[in-house]
Amino acid sequence: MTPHAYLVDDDDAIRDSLGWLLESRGVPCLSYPSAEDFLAAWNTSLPGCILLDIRMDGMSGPELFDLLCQRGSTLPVIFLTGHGDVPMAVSALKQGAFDFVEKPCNDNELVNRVIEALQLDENQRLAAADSDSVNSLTSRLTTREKQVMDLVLAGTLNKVITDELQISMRTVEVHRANLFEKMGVRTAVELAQLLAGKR
Amino acid sequence: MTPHAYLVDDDDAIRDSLGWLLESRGVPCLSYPSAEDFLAAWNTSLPGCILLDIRMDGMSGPELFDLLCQRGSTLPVIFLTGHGDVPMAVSALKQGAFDFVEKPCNDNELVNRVIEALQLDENQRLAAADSDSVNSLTSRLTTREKQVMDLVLAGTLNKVITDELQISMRTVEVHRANLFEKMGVRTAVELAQLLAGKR
DNA sequence: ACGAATATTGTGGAAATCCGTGATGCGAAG
DNA sequence: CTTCGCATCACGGATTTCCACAATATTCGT
Repeated sequence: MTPHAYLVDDDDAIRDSLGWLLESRGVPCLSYPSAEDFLAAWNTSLPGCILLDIRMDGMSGPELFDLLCQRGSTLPVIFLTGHGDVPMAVSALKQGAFDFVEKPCNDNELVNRVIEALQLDENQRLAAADSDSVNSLTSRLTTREKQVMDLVLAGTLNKVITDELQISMRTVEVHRANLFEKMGVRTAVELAQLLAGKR
Repeated sequence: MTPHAYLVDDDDAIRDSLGWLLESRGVPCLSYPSAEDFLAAWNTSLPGCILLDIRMDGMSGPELFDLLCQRGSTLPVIFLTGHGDVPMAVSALKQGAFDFVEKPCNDNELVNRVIEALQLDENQRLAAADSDSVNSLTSRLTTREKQVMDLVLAGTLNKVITDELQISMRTVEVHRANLFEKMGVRTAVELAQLLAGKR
């Protein structure tokens, strides 16, 4: 799936005009006439960003935003509104909305915001992919290997690990070598770098 | 210096009432009748948070905020305004303001925000102190030691470092031991953990 | 010019790690 | 019941790291 701008607005005219504007600038769009419609089509792997109207029949923009956040969405959200007030904008941004713009707005700026949002989403997905790849590596470790890894990561000498886990030197070495193999590293330092920050 | 809420507002009545409110809740306050006054008193090590009016004679709240950011301030800023509009709030928050509230506002909520902001500042300062202590350690390393450290951190074996830096095995060992000593670690893994994320 | 800090190297030994080969016991899956 | 993955361990040797003792060269500031 290529990244899209997802337009969620119950006003046909707005969806059409925004869609045309964005498409004309090379940003693929998909339109949804209600929060419910978008929610039905949504899943965590959908890349892109959302242009979300505040006032809509049925579920409101902020309600959809909350729901998506709860369900683990990281999709950047640009709120669009004709009747926004300051507390609403503040609360949306503090909850992590990407932007909050009042209609009518400058077309150029809006497109720029959308492009920034798409860029942000891509970066987030790349970072998440890194993190996932690390997790998928660690998930292949056996219990013992994880225990040994933790101690190795703490800078513990093998001889101490021996005492700690009550197993022989050789066994520690075997686990160590196996987990290095599985994690795709050659030294303990590389392992530490690989897991720096994560976990 | 203990953390304070710094009230920057050109309205005497507001400063007094806010000051009284916060002091009564155990939050120490200092008042400044203008952005310029605060700026004159400010330095990076001032802990706390700022309650900043938007409209003031002379330098405006946002102008002061920009200036402080430029000068490396990390002080959380809570904007206060009687005449805020949405774009102003959005721009302030996107630039990193902690909050943006309209006057008049709920006293309890405001105090809570101030306390959150103070907490944030403290956390930021603790994190910065960690980072500083690491930097002060690395700054004591000689050029050679830093070079060796970089290679050690890359998981390079001493024998390879020998080739890389065109120096003997023994010299590498000496530098390695010296930098471990200076960094206060016993193993390469500990060093990697210490510098995890930083630098 | 002199001393301090830094960079460099050697010898030689102790300690720790790395690794191949081979083997046993156990529990889960087939 | 048999196979397979996992954990366990031993022997023995290669490699690497760690360290004390000792020494020379370079640079830099007083």
